[in-house]
Amino acid sequence: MKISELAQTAHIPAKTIRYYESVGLIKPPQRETNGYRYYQLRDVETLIFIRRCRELNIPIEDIKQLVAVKQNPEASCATVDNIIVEQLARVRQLQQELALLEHTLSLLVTSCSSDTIQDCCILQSLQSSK
Amino acid sequence: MKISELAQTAHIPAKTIRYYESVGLIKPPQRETNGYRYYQLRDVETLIFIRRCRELNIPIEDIKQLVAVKQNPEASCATVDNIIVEQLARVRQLQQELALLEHTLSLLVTSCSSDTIQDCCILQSLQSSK
DNA sequence: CCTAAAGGTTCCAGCCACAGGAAGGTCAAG
DNA sequence: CTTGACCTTCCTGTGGCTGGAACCTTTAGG
Repeated sequence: MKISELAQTAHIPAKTIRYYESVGLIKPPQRETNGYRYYQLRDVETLIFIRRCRELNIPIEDIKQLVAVKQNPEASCATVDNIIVEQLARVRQLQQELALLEHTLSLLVTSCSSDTIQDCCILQSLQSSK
Repeated sequence: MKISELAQTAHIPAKTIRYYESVGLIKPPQRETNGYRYYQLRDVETLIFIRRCRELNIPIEDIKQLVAVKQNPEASCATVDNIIVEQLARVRQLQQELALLEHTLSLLVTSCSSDTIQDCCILQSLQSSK
């Protein structure tokens, strides 16, 4: 199949598929004499897998490892576990930071009932707070 | 004062201060014959304000507006309100997305008790889930 | 007076994961 | 034969910095 069919099936833009090839996340596919990329059925699987990983915000470098380790049924799960655990840690870290932001911002939003900049509590807080 | 003193006082790297100047967030300061930047006391205030905004993840383009509007005591608070409200909305949006990620990832982490890739529930989930 | 260190300057490149667009080749339908 | 859809490569931009090279200026010490 050609790239746009793969793109539609795996729900990944063709542009992104070429990008994944350029950074070594997927292998360069077969090419015909016209220079077009032609893909196999199992490439759909791989790309869906990659998409799922990206939806979990797993970095491309980590996905490379996952894809590689997936080829080797005898290998240990440790790599996979580590990557997921680390990703979870990153997400939770970000959640904590965002909770702080949310708190501060919502305080700001409710703090000010002024109409002019002169008495704007928001700006005053941003100037001096913390 | 020279840039490194400003940097220390405002807790912003000198490199970042130059960057802020290059993107038009702060005005180019006075220069002496040696080419060095020399800053005023009020530049400290401005940079602290900017740092607070960045700590709230407010985009630089929005901070430009905040800094501009701050010069004009008679102006309406509407711009400020909008920017903060929008920022809060972005943060909450991100929080929702992260909550989903966190949920999925924590399920993945606890799902697998296998030792080898062959039976790894994590990889199987990533292959077929959703 | 010379030197070395510390600090200043500009400019270029890289990060991450793409997206947009230009310029040009290929292919199937009418 | 033309049109339009698809394919190709290559370059640029995104946001907010950060690192580093190459070079100039200032300051302190021997």
